[in-house]
Amino acid sequence: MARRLLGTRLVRILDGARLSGIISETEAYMGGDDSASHAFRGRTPRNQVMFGPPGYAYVYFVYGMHNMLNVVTGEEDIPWAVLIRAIEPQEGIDTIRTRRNGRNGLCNGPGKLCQALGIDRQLNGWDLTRGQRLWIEAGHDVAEADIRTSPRVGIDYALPEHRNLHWRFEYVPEQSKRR
DNA sequence: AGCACGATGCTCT
DNA sequence: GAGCATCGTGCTT
Repeated sequence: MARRLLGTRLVRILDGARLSGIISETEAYMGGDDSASHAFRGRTPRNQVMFGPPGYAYVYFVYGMHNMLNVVTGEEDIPWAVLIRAIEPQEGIDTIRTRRNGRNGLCNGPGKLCQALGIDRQLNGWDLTRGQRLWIEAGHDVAEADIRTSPRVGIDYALPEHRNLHWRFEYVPEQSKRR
């Protein structure tokens, strides 16, 4: 699912305006089998949405200032999720620029895109399949050759066997042609 | 271009 | 009380 979400369009309605971008970077988190996952040690108040059905948003707050958006992908009781790490802004770019307040990069980081689109914990548990407020829709096809994989970011606390899994996926168009 | 660090608040032990 | 699925600034190369 982390691969398949690349190229799809993340849409947010904020103050009646449509903001969107093409998902360009994701990470997979595999629940109880993955010590990098918030769900590794079982259900807690924070991570309970991940244990619910797929298609819902798991939004949490870290570092005292950043919200992170995940898509729950596992069936009920299987707490798999995909972290949305970056989007390529498409619609509402002026609003996004204003919301980012001139800082570096518009949506090239999980905290940045949440700030840009006004995504916070109020959307934790939001149904992403209903086409309201926040959802994901078809975008464009992504060739396998244009996907780069690498280790996940910021999970030094995970067990060694999970730390170096290439579960980060980036859509890098034209990568195949550059070499 | 690449570190180091502080900000800042919540979550879980 | 420790540490966090980060970002921006400010400094060094």
